Amino acid sequence: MARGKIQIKKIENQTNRQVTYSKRRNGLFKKAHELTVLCDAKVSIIMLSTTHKLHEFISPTTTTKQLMDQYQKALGVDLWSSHYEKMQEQLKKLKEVNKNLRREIRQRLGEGLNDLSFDEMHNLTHEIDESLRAIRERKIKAISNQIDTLKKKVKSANDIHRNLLLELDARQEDPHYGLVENAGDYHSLIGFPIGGHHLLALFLQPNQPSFHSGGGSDLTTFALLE
Amino acid sequence: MARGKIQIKKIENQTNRQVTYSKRRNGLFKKAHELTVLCDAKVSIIMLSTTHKLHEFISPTTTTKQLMDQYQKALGVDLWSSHYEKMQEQLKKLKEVNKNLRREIRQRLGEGLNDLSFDEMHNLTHEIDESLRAIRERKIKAISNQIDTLKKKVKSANDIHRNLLLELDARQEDPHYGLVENAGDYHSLIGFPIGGHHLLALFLQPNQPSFHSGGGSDLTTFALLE
DNA sequence: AACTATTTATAAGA
DNA sequence: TTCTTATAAATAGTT
Repeated sequence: MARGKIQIKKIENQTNRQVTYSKRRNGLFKKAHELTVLCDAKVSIIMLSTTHKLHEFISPTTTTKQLMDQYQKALGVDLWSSHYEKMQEQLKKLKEVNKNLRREIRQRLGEGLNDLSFDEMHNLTHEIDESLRAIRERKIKAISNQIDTLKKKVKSANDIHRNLLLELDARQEDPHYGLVENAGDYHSLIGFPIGGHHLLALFLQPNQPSFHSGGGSDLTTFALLE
Repeated sequence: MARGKIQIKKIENQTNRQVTYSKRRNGLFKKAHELTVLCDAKVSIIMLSTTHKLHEFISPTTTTKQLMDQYQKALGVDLWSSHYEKMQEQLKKLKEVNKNLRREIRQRLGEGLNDLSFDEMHNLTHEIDESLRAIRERKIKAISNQIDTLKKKVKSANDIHRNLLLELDARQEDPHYGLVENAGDYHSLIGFPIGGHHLLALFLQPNQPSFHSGGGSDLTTFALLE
């Protein structure tokens, strides 16, 4: 627009093009700034040159993000929807799974049974009975393990006791016999036999009535262990 | 820039401002277009007027989203990360919740009990027993409702039957007595009494042994209802 | 929306 | 890149 009119078509001379780009970019930004001030408008310009250099203008009264959000809102589109879609879908699936899990638990707790058929209720009770059986089995096993451990401790304690007696005898026969060094071990074990014995007795009892009454108190005595 | 220089400051006259906005916007877009062609650049302009009208220019060689993505990439920022963060968090929470729900169900099924203490196992059995009780109660109630319904139907059928007999008597006394019109109703109900009676008998039976054996077959007879 | 006097932008050259 | 400057283009104020 000066020193000769030009055609609006790509400038083939690379240097020339870059110069023009730079000049006109400044011109554009200046105009944008004037517009911002004169008309109290918000303007965002993003430019990418052939050399992949990026330049930006943004009205001082706003931010690029703000303007983009308004742009999307005004156009009723979400340019980033593709970014969200996967997440949204995942979220939806998880919520569904969550809902189902909660329902299952509620039903196992005996709530929300209204929409279950008789057959389903029947299966549910059956399943829960099975579960209860499994859990009780597991408890029994746990007790039995505990008992085995205690038995061993008792046996060990008895062994030590017996050794002490033997040593005592030996000392009575020979007053110069040395003192036993592992007496401390005995004391560290002495606390167990009573508890172990008690437990064993409990275990050998027949199943408590509560097993069938639904009271589920067949393990209250376990507090003795703690 | 013509007919007198102007100061670059907000135009207070609203009409004037809008006219200038329109004129200069066209000018800006024209310049942007020229730049696009002359320099083979990509330009995006988004403008928002004081009246909240939105205008956009985008180089024909690209799209707004494309350019925005390139903008973000070039600046090494993600303007929309804040949008994601919330979702990410929500997603994480849901996953955690689901994990816990699954664990609870597994434990109620008698699996994954290794990390439960005796007390916890005890509580679990107690809870499940309670649930079982609730579900059985619910089943009983459902049966009883069913029975009430059937009883009513039986009663209704009996009434109709009685009426038929009365009408028959009447006809025998008076052969000209008109035919009964609701005989069809009788047939539609005749199927029920047997089932109803059978059910009633089941209900009045004491609880089956399976109730305690864990077999959970105390409702197998319900198939008769379907 | 059109006109046009004037300002502003800028192409080409240095 | 920046400066210069002749000239094209944009536009403020008016109709």
